[in-house]
Amino acid sequence: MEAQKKVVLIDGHSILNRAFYGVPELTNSAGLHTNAVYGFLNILLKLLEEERADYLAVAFDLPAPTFRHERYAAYKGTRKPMPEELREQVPLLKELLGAMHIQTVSLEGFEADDVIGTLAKRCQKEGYEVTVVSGDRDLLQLADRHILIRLPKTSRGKTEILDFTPEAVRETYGVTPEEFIDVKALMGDTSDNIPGVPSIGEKTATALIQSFHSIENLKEHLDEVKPPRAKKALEEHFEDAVFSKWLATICLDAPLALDLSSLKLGEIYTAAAYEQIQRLEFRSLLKHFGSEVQRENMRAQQKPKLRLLQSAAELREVLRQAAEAPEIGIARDDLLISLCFRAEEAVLFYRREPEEAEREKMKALAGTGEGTVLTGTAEQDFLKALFQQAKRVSALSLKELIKAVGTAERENVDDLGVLAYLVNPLKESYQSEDLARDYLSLLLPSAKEDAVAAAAYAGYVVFAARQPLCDKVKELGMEMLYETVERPLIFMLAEMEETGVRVDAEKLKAFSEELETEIHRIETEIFEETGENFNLNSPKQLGEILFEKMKLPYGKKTKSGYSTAADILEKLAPEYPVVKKILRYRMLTKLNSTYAIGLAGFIRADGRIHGTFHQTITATGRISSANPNLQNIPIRTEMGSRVRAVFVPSPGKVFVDADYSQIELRILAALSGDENLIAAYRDAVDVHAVTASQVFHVPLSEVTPLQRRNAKAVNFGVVYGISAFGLSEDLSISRNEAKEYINRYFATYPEVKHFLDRQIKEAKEYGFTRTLFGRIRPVPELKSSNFMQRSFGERVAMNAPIQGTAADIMKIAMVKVRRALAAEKLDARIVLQIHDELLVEAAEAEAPRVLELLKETMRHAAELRVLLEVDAHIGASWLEAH
DNA sequence: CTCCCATAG
DNA sequence: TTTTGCTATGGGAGG
Repeated sequence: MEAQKKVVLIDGHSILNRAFYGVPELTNSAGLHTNAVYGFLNILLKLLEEERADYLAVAFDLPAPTFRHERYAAYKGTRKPMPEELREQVPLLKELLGAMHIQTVSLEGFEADDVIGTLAKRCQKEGYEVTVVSGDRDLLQLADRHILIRLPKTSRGKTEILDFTPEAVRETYGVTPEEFIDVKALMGDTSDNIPGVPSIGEKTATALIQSFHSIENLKEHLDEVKPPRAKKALEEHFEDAVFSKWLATICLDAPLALDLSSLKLGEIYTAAAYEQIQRLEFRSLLKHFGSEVQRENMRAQQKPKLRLLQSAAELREVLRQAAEAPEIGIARDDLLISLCFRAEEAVLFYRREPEEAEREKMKALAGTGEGTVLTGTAEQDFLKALFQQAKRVSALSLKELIKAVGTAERENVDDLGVLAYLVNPLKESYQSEDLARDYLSLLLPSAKEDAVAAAAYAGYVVFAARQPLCDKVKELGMEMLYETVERPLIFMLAEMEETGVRVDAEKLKAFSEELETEIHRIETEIFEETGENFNLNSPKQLGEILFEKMKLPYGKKTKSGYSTAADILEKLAPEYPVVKKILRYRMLTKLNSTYAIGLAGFIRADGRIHGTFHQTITATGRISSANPNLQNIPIRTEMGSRVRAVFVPSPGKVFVDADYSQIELRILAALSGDENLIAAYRDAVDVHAVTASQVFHVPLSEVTPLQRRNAKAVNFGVVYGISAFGLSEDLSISRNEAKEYINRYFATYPEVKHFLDRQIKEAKEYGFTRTLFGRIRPVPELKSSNFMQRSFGERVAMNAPIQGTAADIMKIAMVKVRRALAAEKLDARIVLQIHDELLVEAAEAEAPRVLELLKETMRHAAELRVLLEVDAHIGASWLEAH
């Protein structure tokens, strides 16, 4: 017997809706909202995988006044308009479906579920196996023999699908699919604008239909209806039930002129679809499509041959050729080095003996041959020679190569990750497959999918993408920023990482033990006072104990319970001593786990911590630090600052610490050109006090501490993109008072207001903000019609030029400091950068000169209308020097 | 893997 | 009318 043909019918609008609300905000770099299309496509692909459908259709509503629901909604005035972010995605989806050769069906005056009901019944009659997919439980009434209803659920990022056969409907709702309509008619459904009968809910409705099976029969036997309340409601509102049933009933015989054969599935993973996915920037889904499209696309893009080197002689020849080429590309991971100096081929050699699986994969990629392995100093020598002889080198993670090879600062190198970061700092990663996709229109396997292939092609990508990337950077006006700041900085960071910072392991151990004793003591006290032993680290358990068992007044609630955040607990602390102890417990455990124990694990054999400083992570241009994060070492509490005491210089050396004083506010003054604010900084000892004096119109000597505190909060607020609400929270004042402060501030410094407004306006116009040195930051949120998103975008637009300019200046300073130290042959190295602070380890005898040099270099890293001020100190630990 | 909470500038 | 200041990294709990 021939296998039964399978038809899949998808309720387009309901799935799109489900996806829209289930998938978090998502936009492509053009600012187009894409989350609903993304969610829809995920569900669709999952279905295609599971169903092996022969026919497939996606049904959409067609706006017409005869809509059952529309008419009722218009009458009631309740139908919510489709949000703009969703509306703009409907054509995107339809276009994509078209490209995938998937038929969309709609019929004027009918809703999608009518079309689906009609088609489902028709297919059932013709002996097909039908699957209906919807986000709307109303469709359950269609469940039948050979009609399966599937309801996808998007929870926690994963889509699960609930299947409903008629039996499953009965099990879940206690009624048959046909009776399901009648239950709905009685209980109503607010989300679907079905009114139902007042005071009849799910329980009563189900019970009634279980006894009477339909509302028509119910009417016949009204006098038998049990709960008097329900009986009364039905007597008075039976019309509602009839009307609701009409609304809820799906039409099964819509006049749909459609040949089933037109729904036949053809080629889904087409090149056109691939292009659309690319435009929508669905990276993960691209791979889904890639499997089909990949080979074809790669051929079109002339992916290079891969040549696995077999001998030292071959290697020498490659070196000779590389030296002659105008430029070379190089990429290195733990297994492979991939080199490229002409677009036709990438040459490879192993950095370690490959595992069997890796060897097999390589065979498939590059053909036969065992391949040669170059490890340790042999590899290093090769790379050294390569760097020495090549005319120009492009690389990914150039910093790692610099560290491996020991290259001095030079100009004929490029880091493609850094270039791509300048073009768009919001990207999640700048791996070779990302660059291939974005700059070569070439889809390559990711490191995650196929590590060997990704590493093998990486050299080619680096070689081929350099020109397009450099062009793009130039076009965006960041050539200078790259050449004078970012590229030299790579060498600076390499040196900083290699130098590391010394940490006294014994002192750290002693500190940890002290913390543990104190933690244990305070824990016991808390358990005594709460009368319960529980996991203090669990916000969930803590919330229950505090706010349920002990009935403390709670402030905020989070998704999973009561908020126990510090700002909430601090409000309770004065009145409840146990809360104070909990806060102290939190502080101590944080210090112990993250810093005392955490840092100890990073100390290497040389007694130093060599963290990683990332250059392509932050949206604004700042550097970030990881493994460990050395940019958030405690300082604000006394106990916490003791962590800084374990950061110490080597014997014979001292620390010189230098930090910019209020650099962001000074930048705000300089960029806005506000004469009043500039004057405030010109010779101010205490800027916040001067601000207070100007804002509140009082002599400087009469500024009260409260006025100063308020002025300081407004100063910071302005830098972050202030809102009256935020400031009122910060200062515990009313929103109107906060508004008043802000107004006074802007009245005092009108050019600041103009400057901030201009940042938003220009960001809206160009799609990005720009720092003084040309660094851009896209702000796609400004296009959102969601108030919260858009407000966020506005704050970002105000903050990014300021924070970003500060980051630029610090980077310039770092590059200059390094060169100046070298020029004077000083025995001193930068060991840490903490955004506006540099920590330098210097020979004790040279420390005064180093301090002078640091101060001068940092102060003159940029010449602004406001002088940059730098505080610097010498000390025997970081704590002392700061 | 996500949430909550902590740390820093 | 809506929301409720920016930028990061990391530990621990819990699903």
